[in-house]
Amino acid sequence: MADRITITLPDGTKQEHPNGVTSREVAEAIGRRLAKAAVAARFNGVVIDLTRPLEEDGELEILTFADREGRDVYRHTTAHILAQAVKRLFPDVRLGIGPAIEDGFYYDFDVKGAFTPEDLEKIEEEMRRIVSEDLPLERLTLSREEAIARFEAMGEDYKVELIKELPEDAEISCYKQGDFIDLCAGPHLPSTGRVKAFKLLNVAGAYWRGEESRPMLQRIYGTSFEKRSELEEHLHRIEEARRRDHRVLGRQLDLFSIHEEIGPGLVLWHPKGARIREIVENFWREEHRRRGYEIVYTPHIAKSDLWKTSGHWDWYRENMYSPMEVEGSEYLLKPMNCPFHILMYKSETRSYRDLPLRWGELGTVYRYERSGVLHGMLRVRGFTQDDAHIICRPDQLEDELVEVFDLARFMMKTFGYEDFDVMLSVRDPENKDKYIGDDEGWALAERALARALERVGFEYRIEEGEAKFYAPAVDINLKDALGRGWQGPTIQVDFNLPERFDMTYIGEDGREHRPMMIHRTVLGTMERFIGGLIEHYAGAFPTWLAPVQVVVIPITDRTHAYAAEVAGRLEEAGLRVEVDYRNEKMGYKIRQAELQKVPYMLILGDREMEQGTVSVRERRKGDLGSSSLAEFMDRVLQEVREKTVNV
RNA sequence: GCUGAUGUAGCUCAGCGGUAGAGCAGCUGAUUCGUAAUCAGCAGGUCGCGGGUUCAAAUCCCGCCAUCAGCUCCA
Repeated sequence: MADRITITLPDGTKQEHPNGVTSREVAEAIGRRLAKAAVAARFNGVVIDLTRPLEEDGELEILTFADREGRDVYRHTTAHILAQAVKRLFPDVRLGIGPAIEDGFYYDFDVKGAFTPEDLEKIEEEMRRIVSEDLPLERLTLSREEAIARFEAMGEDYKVELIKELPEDAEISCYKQGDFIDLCAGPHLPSTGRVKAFKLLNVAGAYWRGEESRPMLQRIYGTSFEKRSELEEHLHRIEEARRRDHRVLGRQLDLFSIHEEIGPGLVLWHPKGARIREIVENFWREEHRRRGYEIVYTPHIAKSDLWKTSGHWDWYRENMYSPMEVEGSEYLLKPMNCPFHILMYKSETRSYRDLPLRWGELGTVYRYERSGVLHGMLRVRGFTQDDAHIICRPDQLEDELVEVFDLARFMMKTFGYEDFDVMLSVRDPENKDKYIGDDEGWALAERALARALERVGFEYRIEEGEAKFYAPAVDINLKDALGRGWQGPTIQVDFNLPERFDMTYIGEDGREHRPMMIHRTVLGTMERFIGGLIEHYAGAFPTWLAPVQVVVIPITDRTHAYAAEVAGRLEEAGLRVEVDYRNEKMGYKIRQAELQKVPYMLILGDREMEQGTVSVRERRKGDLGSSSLAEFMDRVLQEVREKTVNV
């Protein structure tokens, strides 16, 4: 074994150190500030404890809270502190798992009953005590037998289960802090005192290992940060998300409602919500026409045999409503639109010259969703997809996909979603029987999607096992104004339904050929999309979408007639206007219009009436001074025309 | 569907064994006002639904329904 080893730092500089040096010592050699900020290290690609001795040459990167991995280590240690605190206060609980997640961490506990908010406060207090005790975290490795014996003795059945599933020859590591020991791959912070700011957020049930058949554990969620101020900021963001809740805004802005009397997951679109939807739908239709689509309509129910042919009856039944009987035949409410479009295709003999056919439909479908998953407008049981099916020849497939991705990008940009993640969902290679169709078809479809994605320049991730039962898919995840992800466009390449329905076209050679089919939505559904828009814009819709674009506010009833005249001119120009004739003070009317998040207010008093002007107030910005009506109209009409988004 | 919590006026919430309360919204009247709430009066509830305990239930118990936070699932 060499006495000295060579450490290469990220900037390429090399340092000599004694064999067995720790990354903490290397960090100290680099600088005090780095040593203080260090939470873990990456050595030859593996994230390790700062206290692990380095015993070979290698590349070393010191990780801090600013790094994703560093943050995870920091929060993972916080999760251990949580578990230790819970064990001190409730010795009978058994531990599940406790990883770091996106914005924090959680730990699962098997406990009689549940934790109350008061319990959480007590646990937090105990956690603070553990932090102030500044207990060092020690890594120990055990043999499989030792580990099983040890955790069995502690009654930690779940941990024993985990150990037994580790590979036979795996080195089993545990971390010990004071009286607490936990099975854990690590790495961890050097001591509990390093955790500065944390908060427990909520408790919820979670199945052991995410399986419904396993026991339900109590999961405590929390988060932690290096600085108090960062924690405050994070809590503020959570508050902001609450403020944007589309269910709350939907009520305040009178956009939609859901009623127990009607049924869960069934949405009523009030006039203002419907107006937004109408604008979105009209824009959608126009854009589709421009891009060579035809719009079609299909019924809401169809005989069950159709759904047997399509495969839905066998593969999708748990999402479908029970059959209804009509004149001796069974009918089913449609969960998708595709079979209708297919029969439309089959209504005549098609030539290769006819393809591609692009048929779009704002199709309302019904799917049974388990009661616990329903959520405002975002997860409902009856919804309208902006669906379309492109039927094309195999040689047209890739170009058509490129067009679809381009349309999807255009739509997202128009609505102000600048950022998005793209996933290519393919079959689970382990579970091919969950899908219909043969290997060759799947490979072809998956390849076409990947090639088209590369052509439009989308970076994407491959997700195994996320494909639909009939086709691989590209799913696009939108990032909203708060950086949260939303289900956006989905595009699927399908060779199965053409087969099942025996779709054909006559080729140049005079023989029958099988077309390919693309299923796609670019908005998703009207419910989810507009629910998402409400949160993205925090209810303050851009002018082109706002249900009311201008509120005219006469100051006294002397100016009512002038207000009516101004409103009339705006309406003639196609703007959506309301006049607040109520017998209230101007300040009250302004407040109401601000709360309704109307983009513009026109304040009309004696002065404006005499000069024939309007006094303009912009939402959230305040008084813009007076101008001529024509000037104001130009400004607003331009915003509408250009679909200006100011998030 | 599962775990936990919640369900009182249109909305937000108080009341938690003795026969239902506030603010906002609504209605009526007064006020005619210059950039985020004028004043006064009136009206509004089989306390989610069904059963039970009790002299007495919004309040305690049981069942159901719905909502919320998650889990699982998804457009």
